[in-house]
Amino acid sequence: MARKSEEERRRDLIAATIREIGASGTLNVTTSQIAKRAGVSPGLAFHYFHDKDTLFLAAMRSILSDYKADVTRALASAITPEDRVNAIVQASFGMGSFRREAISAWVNFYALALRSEEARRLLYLYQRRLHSNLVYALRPRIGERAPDVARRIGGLIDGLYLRYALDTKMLRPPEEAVGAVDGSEGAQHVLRAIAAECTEVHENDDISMADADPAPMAPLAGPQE
Amino acid sequence: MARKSEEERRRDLIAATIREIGASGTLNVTTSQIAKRAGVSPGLAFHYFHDKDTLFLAAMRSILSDYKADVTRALASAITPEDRVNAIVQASFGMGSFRREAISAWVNFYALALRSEEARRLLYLYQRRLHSNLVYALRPRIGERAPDVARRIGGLIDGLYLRYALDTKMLRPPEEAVGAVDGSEGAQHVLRAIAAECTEVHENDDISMADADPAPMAPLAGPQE
DNA sequence: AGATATTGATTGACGAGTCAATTAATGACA
DNA sequence: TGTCATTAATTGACTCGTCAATCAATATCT
Repeated sequence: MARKSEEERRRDLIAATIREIGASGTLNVTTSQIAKRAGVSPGLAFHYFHDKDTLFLAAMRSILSDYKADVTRALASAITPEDRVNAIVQASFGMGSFRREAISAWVNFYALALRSEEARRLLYLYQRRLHSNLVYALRPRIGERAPDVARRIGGLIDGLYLRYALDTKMLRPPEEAVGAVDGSEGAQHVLRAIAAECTEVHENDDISMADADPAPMAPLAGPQE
Repeated sequence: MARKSEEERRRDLIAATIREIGASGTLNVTTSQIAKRAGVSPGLAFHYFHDKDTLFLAAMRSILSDYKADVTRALASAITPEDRVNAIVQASFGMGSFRREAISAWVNFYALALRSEEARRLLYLYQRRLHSNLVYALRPRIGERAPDVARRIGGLIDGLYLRYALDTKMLRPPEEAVGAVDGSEGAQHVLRAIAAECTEVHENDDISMADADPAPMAPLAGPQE
């Protein structure tokens, strides 16, 4: 029981990690940099997180959790199903997700997923939650087609997010004009795609293989992870 | 002069780089590893490419060029506009793009774009070409809405590619059952999204800001880069 | 005092990039 | 055809810096 609580230290170190990843655009950040940014000595990072990968995964969970909080907040004031769709899309392209830190973290965590089973699991978790939220919001409008459509909309969100996030907005490391950087155009596109999917005449059935929606999650009720 | 032509050596080194990136899932590959894989000494990599980033960018150009070749090949036998759409989608989700090497390269190059202006430029070039091809193939069906719709379809292709590419197919480093790994389901989804967009009743105009399609490229006729 | 958090110097390994030495090709000349 | 000088490719040992992880010492709590 010294200066700060364990929880607080962990938070500080995770925040510092994310900020370093944001500043460098890479996972090539040293524990010294992170520790310095967190205002502690290098050794402490290894005391709380056994090694660097563990720290990265904790940072990833934090980013995912931030995103989840954004979505939850946006959904809280949603009434109609259409509101819900809007909320999800707005959160995905909102200021929270377009901070340089967040962008850098997301992109690098995609890369991390190539070599880390756990990172892949976390990414999958995010996708499932997004899918589940979309299905829930879309079903009133399009019924059984919802899972199939949600799959595309989820993909579209990820793809457009990447595009707008890398659109030379990150060029400037200084946080000048943070407000200028957002993804509202991306959000508009997603909403239009949804409109198109919902208007469609629907002739064939859905595409997805057997388990398109094997074990539907309660929307936003999963463990904090 | 000596053993192999410059061009051949560069090709070997680039190929080795991509294979190493594929094997490790990271850009954290050493020049020694690359050189060994290419069957040359470590020093030679620096003779042909001034530093490691230059080598990475060359590898990225190679990946982009492979993809372009896939698209070109697929387009060659396309007759109707619909054929053309199909060709683009099939190439994007074909075996070429779903080799472990290619997946690892793409994902890591997205991350590279965060810190390398040139990588961002190359990525942008790819997006422009894709967009241009899509517009050309879609215009006969939907006229002036094509650029707007193409933007979404382009994003959807990227997003679904990412999802299917990271879908724990990469789990197994050995190339067992290469045939089992492809993105045909992703392709189906994209085609369905296009169908939906083309069916739509179209009430409002497009979203994109002013220069949605500022300087249309001749489809696939750009410089080799 | 005892327990726990925290430090920071240290270690051991590794890696990017350099460079002087070596090797192989080319062609000039007899 | 054979020798040799020239040019260019190729090598691999080396430098210099860096970094993940450790650990004995210290500071701060109850």
